[in-house]
Amino acid sequence: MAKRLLSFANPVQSVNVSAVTSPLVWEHVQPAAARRLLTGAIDAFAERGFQATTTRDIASRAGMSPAALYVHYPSKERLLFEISLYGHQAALAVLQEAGDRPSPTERLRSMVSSFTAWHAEHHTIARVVQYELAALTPEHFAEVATIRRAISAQIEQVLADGVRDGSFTVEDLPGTTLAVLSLSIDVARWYTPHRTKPEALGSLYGDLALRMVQA
Amino acid sequence: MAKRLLSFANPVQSVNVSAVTSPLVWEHVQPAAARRLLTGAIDAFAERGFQATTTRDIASRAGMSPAALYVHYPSKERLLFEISLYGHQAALAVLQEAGDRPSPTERLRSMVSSFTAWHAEHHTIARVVQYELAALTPEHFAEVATIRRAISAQIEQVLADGVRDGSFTVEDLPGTTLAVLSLSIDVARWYTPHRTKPEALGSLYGDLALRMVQA
DNA sequence: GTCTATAGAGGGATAGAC
DNA sequence: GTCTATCCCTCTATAGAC
Repeated sequence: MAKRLLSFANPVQSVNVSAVTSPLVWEHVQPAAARRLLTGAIDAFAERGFQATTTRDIASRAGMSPAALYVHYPSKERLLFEISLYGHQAALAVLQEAGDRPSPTERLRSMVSSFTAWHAEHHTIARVVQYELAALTPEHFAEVATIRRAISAQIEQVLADGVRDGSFTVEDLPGTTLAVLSLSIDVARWYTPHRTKPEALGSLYGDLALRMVQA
Repeated sequence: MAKRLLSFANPVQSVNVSAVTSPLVWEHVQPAAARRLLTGAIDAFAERGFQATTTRDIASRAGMSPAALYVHYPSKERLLFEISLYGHQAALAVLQEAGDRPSPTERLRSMVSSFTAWHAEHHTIARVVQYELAALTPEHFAEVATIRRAISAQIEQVLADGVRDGSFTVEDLPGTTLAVLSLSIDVARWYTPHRTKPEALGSLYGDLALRMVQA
C-alpha cells in the first residue's frame, strides 16, 4: 500500500518542518545570531504556535542559551512581530509583482498562482502570518492589518476590473474576493512539501480562480 | 463613512464572541455544570486558542472556581477533545445529510452550501475543530483524524461521480477536493456574525464550487 | 555577545473542608 | 459538587560574571 499523502484527510498534528527555514532569504537580518533566532522562531511558531513555543525552544534551535535571545530581541512577541511584518510585506510584494499584466484574466491567474505558490513555498512563514495574529500587541497588529487591507484590495481590484470590461461574471464582489483569498491562504494550514510542488499548486489554483469568476 | 465590515482586509485580532455559544445545542451534556464548562471552553478556545486559555478562564465563564472543573473533566485537553470530537461528528453529519440528492450537481451545491453555512453558524466550534488539532494527544488526534478522512471522502466522491457522468470537468481530483474543502474551512478563520448570514454565504459558496468544477 | 543562575509571575492540577 | 488554599512546575525576562 502506497504511503498516504498528507492532506485535509490525513492531517499532520504538528507541521513537519523537515525542511528547516532557509537562512539564505534572511541575509538582511544581522548579525547571524539574530538571524538564527528568527529562523528558529519561524519553525517553532509554525510547528507549535506562538503560545506553545518557549523562549528556551527558540534559543536552543539557534544553539544558544535562553538569555542570549534578549540581546537581539526585547521579547518573544517582538520576534513574532518581525516575522509577521516581513511575511506580510513579502506576500504583498509577490501579489504586486504578479499583478503587472494588462488583461484582468491573465492578471488574476498570475496573482492567484503566485500568491498560492508563495503560501506553499513559504508555508512556515505563511502559517505565522495567517494564524498567529492574535498574539500580536494591538499596536503591532494594527501595523500588519494595514498590509492585509492592501492585499485584499489587490484582489478586489482585479475582480472589479474584470467585471467592468466584461471578462468576469461576479455577483458578489466582496464575497468572491474573500473566497479567492481563502483558497490561497488555507494552503498554509495543510501544505507539506511532500505533497505537491508549489508551482503546480499555484497553476491549479490560478485556473480554479478563473473558473470562479467565469472568465 | 459606513462602519467597515470585518473580513480578511479588516481582521479581528481576537474573535468577537459577542454571541456566546448557545447552551441549547448541548443538552445531551449533563449535568448543567459540565455543559457550562464545555460552552465556556468553546468560546475561550475560539477566542484565544487552547494554549492561551487558562483553566481559571474556563471556570470563571462557567461561574465556578478552577477546582470545580476537575470534577467534570480530568484535564483541559479532555475538554478540548470532547469539543473537537463532537464538532467533527456534527460537521460530517451536516455533509452526509446534504449529500442526499441524486444528481452530482445538486449534491455538490447542497454539500458545499451546508458545510459552509455550518462553519459560519458554528464558527466558534469550527475554529476549535479546524485550528486546535495540534493540542490534542496523539490518541485523541487519531480519533478525529478518522472523521476528517470521512469528510474529505464525501467531497472527493461527489466530484468523482460528477466527472464520471460528464457533469463536471476536473483535471486534478485530489487537488480540487482540497480546494473545495478550503473554501468552507477558511470561513472559520474570518467569519463574524455581523458580516453575512450563514445561509447567504453558503449559497454563494455553493455556486462558486459548481463553477470550480465547470458544472 | 554569550553564559549560568535566578527572580517573579502564573498555570495545571490536587487536598481537604463543607 | 463546589469551595479555598496551595503544591509544583514551567515560563519570560533579568542580573551579573566572563
